[in-house]
Amino acid sequence: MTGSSPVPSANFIRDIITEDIKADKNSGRVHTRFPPEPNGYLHIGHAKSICLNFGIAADYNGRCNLRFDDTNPTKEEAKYVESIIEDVRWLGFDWGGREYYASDYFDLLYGYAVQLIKKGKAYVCDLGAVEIRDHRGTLTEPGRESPYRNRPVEENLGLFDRMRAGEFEDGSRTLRAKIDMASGNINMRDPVIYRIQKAAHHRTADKWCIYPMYDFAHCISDSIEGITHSICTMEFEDHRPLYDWFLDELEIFHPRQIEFARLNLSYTVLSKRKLLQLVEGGYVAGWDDPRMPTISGLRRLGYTPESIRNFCERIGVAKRTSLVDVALFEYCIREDLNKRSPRVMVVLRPLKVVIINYPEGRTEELDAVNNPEDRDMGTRKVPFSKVLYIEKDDFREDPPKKFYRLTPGREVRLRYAYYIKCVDVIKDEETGEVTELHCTYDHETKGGDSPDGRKVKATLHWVSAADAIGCEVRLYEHLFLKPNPDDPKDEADFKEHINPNSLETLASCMAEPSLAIASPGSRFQFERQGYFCVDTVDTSQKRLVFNRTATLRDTWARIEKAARGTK
RNA sequence: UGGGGCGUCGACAAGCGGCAAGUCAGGAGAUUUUGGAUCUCCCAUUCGGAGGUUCGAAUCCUCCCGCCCCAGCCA
Repeated sequence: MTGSSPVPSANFIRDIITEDIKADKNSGRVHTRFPPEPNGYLHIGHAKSICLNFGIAADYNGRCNLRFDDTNPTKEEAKYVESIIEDVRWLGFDWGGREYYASDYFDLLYGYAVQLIKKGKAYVCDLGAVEIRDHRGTLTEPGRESPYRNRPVEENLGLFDRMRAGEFEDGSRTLRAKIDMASGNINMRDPVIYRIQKAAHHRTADKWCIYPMYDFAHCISDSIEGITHSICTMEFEDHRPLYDWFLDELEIFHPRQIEFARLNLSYTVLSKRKLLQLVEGGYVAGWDDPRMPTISGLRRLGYTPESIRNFCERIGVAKRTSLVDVALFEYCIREDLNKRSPRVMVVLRPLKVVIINYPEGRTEELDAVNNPEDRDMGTRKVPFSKVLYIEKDDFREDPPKKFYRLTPGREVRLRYAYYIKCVDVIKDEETGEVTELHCTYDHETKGGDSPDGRKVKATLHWVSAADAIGCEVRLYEHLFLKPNPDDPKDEADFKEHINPNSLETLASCMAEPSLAIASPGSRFQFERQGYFCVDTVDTSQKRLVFNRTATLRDTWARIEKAARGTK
């Protein structure tokens, strides 16, 4: 693992593990696993689980396996396992070659099923899906036993063998555990453990036409791998009695399942189903759209693995349902990027400035520091000349209160350059829009300090027009307008809360020339604006594209907003 | 009317019978060639509610209230 991580905070799972070690369970061994189903892309919620499982293994001198829970061939694909591997690795974790698949255990699983049948604890049921549902009962009424429940062991064995041989149609029969149709826990009402699916599997191809269900496969896979602590999310709490039942009946190594609350993040959604709808409905450009909370989307947006790990550490681990403020996540990436990203000047919405007393045709190379937080990052040269661009937002003809930036007659500093004063405002005759500013500069203030000690209130970023590099910048905002688009009490479809302004593309931005060699994926702080990352997909030799990872904290924007609120 | 789980600051979250950590957000000030960063201070006399046990309760007991999950041959 690279980079620094904060000291892990206490949580109930660590408490349990510490106690288990104290009690000498598993001879003090700690072994976890991250068990994704390869049916979609990983997102920030998975990152929480990844950090938890790998983090615990690391801290207790244990191990963590990467295991693909691939028991449903109709939904799983090899492309997903590749992306999952890439993402977990990118996050900074290593599974030491222990890359396993539930499908690796299909033979063993089959054997365990036979064992259950022989023990009289499982039977082949001829009921169809609808009938099984009818027999299951409801939340408040017990179920009814299947008429096939008491088939003789030999008959079950024969039938199960024929199921595997492909003699029956999909859905015509299942293998069920014989537990208790009257249980208050619906998972214990003779759950299906094998179903017939004549579908090719991404790893075992056509070898099987029957596939084990999650409840059966998961606990046994954990057992086979010697997992000591099987950490999963709260919705599996109801499944724990079943998890324990299989292991007890089979009398094999018994890991301990522990459940924690999954992550919910404000202004986004974190369910594979909803994320899929966003992709398929064209609301975003793909799984790695920078607005997606997927690991690939966050990576493209410019988030670092360190910031994500840090975030996962800060949010903690508990059992209660919660909605984490996305501001915390943004704080984590700013904190990281503030320390390590080189600063650079880029004008997003250019306003032309002519320095009327600066010599025509002259260019100076001025020194600019790359990162005030880290002097070791050195300095660079930035060209200055008569015609410049500054940010439109940095000039106001009619300045509101507390506006420190450039206004007619006012003097401000151009970062690392000179003090300039606005002497004339040129407007479009038709629209009245300000198109150009005429300013004078003070030769004495080179570098940005005035020898006479006079102060200016603002420092602006700028770029020399003749030397500027045109580029495209994509400004992202939260994908949703509501903090909790997932709110179960909200009757509207979550897609109705999509933010129509989640992406703003600025096609004619002006960057300082040092950015000419910026490589895809590299991150910068555009001074006074935010953190930006060179887009890895759309950037080409001809086109430089930046994604805004996060804005800088913007006190002025807050003042303005507050003023608007008072009016 | 079943089963399981959870309720501590605006958001997360410690706390495990001895008198409410920390982080983010928010507010005030200092500092500043990024209205950034940094620094200082403020922000729960109270832990869903009501009783009870105890010298002492967020922590133990009882009842009540609220929220989440479960009726896939998904995971």
